[in-house]
Amino acid sequence: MAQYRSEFLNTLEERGFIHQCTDMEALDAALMKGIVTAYIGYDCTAPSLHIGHLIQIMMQRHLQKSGHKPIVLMGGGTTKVGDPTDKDKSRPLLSNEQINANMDGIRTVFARFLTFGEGPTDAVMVNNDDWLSELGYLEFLRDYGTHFTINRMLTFESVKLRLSREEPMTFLEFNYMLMQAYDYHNLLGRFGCTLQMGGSDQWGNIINGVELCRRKDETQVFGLTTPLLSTASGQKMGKSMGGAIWLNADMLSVYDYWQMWRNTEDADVGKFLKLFTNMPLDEIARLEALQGQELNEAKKLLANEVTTLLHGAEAAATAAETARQAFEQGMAAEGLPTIEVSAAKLEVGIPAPELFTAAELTKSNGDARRQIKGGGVRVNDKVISDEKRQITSKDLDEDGVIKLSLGKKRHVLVKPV
RNA sequence: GGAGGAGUGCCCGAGUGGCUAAAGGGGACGGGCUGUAAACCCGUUGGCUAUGCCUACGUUGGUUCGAAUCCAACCUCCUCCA
Repeated sequence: MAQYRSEFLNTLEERGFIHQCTDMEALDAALMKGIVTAYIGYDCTAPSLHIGHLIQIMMQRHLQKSGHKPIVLMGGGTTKVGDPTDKDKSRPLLSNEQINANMDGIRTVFARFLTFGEGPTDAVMVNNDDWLSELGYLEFLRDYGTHFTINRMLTFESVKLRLSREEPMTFLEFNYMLMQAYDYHNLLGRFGCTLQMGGSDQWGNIINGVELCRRKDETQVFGLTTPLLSTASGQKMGKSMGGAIWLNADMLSVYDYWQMWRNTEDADVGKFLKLFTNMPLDEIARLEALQGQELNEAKKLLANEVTTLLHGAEAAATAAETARQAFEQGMAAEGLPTIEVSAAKLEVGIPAPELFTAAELTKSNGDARRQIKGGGVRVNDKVISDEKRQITSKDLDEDGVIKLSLGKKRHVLVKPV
C-alpha cells in the first residue's frame, strides 16, 4: 500500500504525520534522488520545549533514520521578534539573556532523538541569530522587502486573527514572517536545505520561505506540515495535570511525564503509539484493538516507550514502578516528586494548606482550603476535612516521609531535612 | 488630523452610581460513576497572619458618604471621513 517511493514519506504517511505539503510528488522524487536536508525551527520562548514539539522532533528523527539530514534551527534571532502565529496578543519581549538561557535549556533534548556530528546525514544545530542580527535594515528592505506585499501579508491567518480580535500587532511582529522566510533562504544557501517542516500553524510562515527561495534562488524547495494534535475528545494535547507538559526533567518530573501518557484517552492510544514511539505498525494495530480495561496495558506500553525515548529506559522503568506502587498498591513510592521541609518546622507543625501550596499541589492557601472543603485532599491516603489541620512529624510514615495527595493522581512526598 | 463606538476576572461575555469579588458560558481543578480513559452528573474557581483586611473592571487623576458604572487626560482597538 506504499503510496510513495521514498521511505521517509511512507513512514510519515503511515504514522499520521502529514497534514499538508507544497508538492508531494516532487518532494518524493527529491528524497529518492539523494540526501535531503530539512529544517525545523524552534522558538526560544521558554526554558524547555513541551509536548507540542515532540511530533516535530519525532519527524526529524524519522528523517534521519531514513537517510536524510536534519537541521535543528534555534530561533535565537526570531524569538527577539516574537512569532505572532496563534498569539491573540503581543507577548512581552524577552531579553537576550533570557533567550540565551532558554536556548541552553531547549538544546539538551535533541541529543536524545538525533545523532549530531559532521557526517552527511548527521544532524546540525544552528542559531538564526547568527545571520539575522547581522542584517542591515535598508539593505534587507531592498533585497527582500520587495518580494513581500502588504496585501498578501494581511491575508495571513496570524495577522487576521489579531486584527479581528482588535488587538494591536506591532510592526516588529508583522516582520516575523519575513525573518522566517529569510531563514529558509539562508539555510538553502548554507546547507542546501530544501525542506522545511513544522506544525500546521506554521504553514503560512513556511510557504513564505518557499516563495522567497523560488524568487531569490530560483530553486524549488518544499514545505511539509504536521496536523495539529488534539485528543479524541477535542482537547488540546497535554492540557490536563495543570500546566504545560515540559520535556525537560527539571520542569516536569519523569513520573509526571509518564503519567501524562498513561492517562491517554482510549481513542488516542493508536494514534499516539504511531506518532511518538518506534513500535512497528503491526504491533500497534494489535494493541489498538484491545478493548476496555485491557487497553490500559497498551497505555502503559505507550508511557514506557515514550518516556524511554526522552529520559532513558532506566528512568522510565522507575516511573512505571512508582506508578504501579502508587496506584495498584496505594503506597507512598519513592519515585514520586518530593519536597524537603525543615525538620524543626515539622516538629512544630505546618498548617495543611501551607504545606500543599509549598508542594505546588495547590496554587494558594485559599485554593488549598477550598480543595479540603471539596474533599480532594489526602494526607497519607486519608482524606482530611479540617482546613486547620496541622501536619507534624507525627504524620511521618515508617519510611520517614509524608504523602500529600490532591485528587487521585497527584502526589508529593514531604521529607524532613 | 476629524466624527462616532469600544477596552470587564484564565478566555468569551453581562453589568452603566450602593444589593458587585462582579450574571452566564467556556476552560481549569475537585467529587461521583469507571478502567489512573472518554461521556455524563455535582461542587469549586482573586489574595491574606481571615467573623476582618487587601487587590481587581485599559492607564492616571478627579467628582461623590459611596464608582466597573459619572468627569478629565492619556494609551490601544474598531467604523466612517480626510
